[in-house]
Amino acid sequence: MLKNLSHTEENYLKAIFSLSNKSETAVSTNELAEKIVAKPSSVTDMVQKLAEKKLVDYKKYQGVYLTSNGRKTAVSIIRNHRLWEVFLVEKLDFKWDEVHDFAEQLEHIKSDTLIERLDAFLNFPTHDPHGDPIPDKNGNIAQNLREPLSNINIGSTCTLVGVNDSSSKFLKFLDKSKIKLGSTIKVLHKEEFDNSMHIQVDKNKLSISHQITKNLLVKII
Amino acid sequence: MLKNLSHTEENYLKAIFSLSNKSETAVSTNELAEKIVAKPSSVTDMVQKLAEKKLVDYKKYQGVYLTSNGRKTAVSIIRNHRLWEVFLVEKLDFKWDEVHDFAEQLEHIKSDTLIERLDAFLNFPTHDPHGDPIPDKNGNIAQNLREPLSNINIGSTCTLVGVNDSSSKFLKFLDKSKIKLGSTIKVLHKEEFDNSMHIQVDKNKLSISHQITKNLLVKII
DNA sequence: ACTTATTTTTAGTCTTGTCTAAAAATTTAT
DNA sequence: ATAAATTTTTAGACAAGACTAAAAATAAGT
Repeated sequence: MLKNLSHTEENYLKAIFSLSNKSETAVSTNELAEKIVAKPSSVTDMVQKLAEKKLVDYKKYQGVYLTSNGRKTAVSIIRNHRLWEVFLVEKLDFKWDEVHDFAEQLEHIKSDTLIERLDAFLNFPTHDPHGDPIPDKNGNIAQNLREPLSNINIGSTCTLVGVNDSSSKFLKFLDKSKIKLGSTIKVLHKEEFDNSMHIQVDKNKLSISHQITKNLLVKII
Repeated sequence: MLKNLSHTEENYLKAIFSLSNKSETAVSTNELAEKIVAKPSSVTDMVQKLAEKKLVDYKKYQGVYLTSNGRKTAVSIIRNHRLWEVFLVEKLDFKWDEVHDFAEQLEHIKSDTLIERLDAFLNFPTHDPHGDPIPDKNGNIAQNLREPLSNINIGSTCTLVGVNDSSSKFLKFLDKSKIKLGSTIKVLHKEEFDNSMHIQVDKNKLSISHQITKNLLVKII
């Protein structure tokens, strides 16, 4: 069913998936070029190629979106990525800010059974080390209800269940601030003029900027 | 120290390493082409490129051999390959005849620390599932003394410590015949005209062809 | 030694994925 | 509604890694 694709083709599918999830509309050439870090002309070429392979739907000047096959492929690569991240953190003791680049390589391993064995070995984890859901082998993704901390009202208490930014810089900042997945966060105060927040994380109190609160995904208790 | 190479370049280095270990002389273009499964002209191109990168020494019509840097790179890839094989067999429960193709992909993961973590996780194994020694992180390979079963005299007893042929076909044959690493093998009889052998493996007696005895590596007890 | 056979290299072509420069389509602004 | 700005596509080029066909070097056979 799933075709044998180059790493590059797979990366395009992943990028289109992630962008089309954000915007719900067709993905534009420029958007995609920025995400992939390539020139728009290169993107046009590749998108035409993916269209020939029936992995995307594409009409000139109209942007691109995934076909059902394209989506399946993208989700399968994301599944690989997230399972390998769990492996790296749980078994090889890497920290959550160190695993992304390794997983970018490991996700392209052509697998049939390998990834199912890995899944079993890891005890069928449901989320990766950043709190993102791991698609099951049929491509279903658990849609856990979560929202940015910036949406939460003063006085409410919630649990950190994910992050919107998996960059090493952001994750290291969270480590330093003793904010981790599962932490209980209470909103003590919101500053009107800059939307910064004063919060209590487990036992500690601290202030964080709007930039930060937008990227912390929580679930109200 | 080690350059950033393409999978293809790495595969050439691995192939040159393995061929030059067999013959102890420079590796010829044709030999290499057969091993890599490519045309000799393609090999010439690649070998010239590797020579520019100082990974091989090459003089026209004279064959090729690895420089110290080339050898280091090759050994490091072999280390990766063998460690991943141990992982696949020990942790993911693959059989010894199933792991080669996966390891061919995994060996190219660019690693710095990853492979050292994997090594520790696996408890610093010394041999892969086929009995081949795993180079240490400095590139030293334990040269265990072993010889083909075909060399062993009638009446001698030995232990199976490796195989010369890691193809799935050969390994499945061994499974079927209940011959495995660590098995005790006693040579009961040698047939003059075809060099086949009658042997006792642990509790079972059986006859095996010269083709087989050449590919079983043993250590005399 | 000299002709034949084999091995190896060169020259030119192809595909993949990228680029730049320029043309075409679309969107925005007046 | 037409000009200006932006986005997207086309055209042509390049590097990597492979190929075929043909030339050059080496090895073998008489």
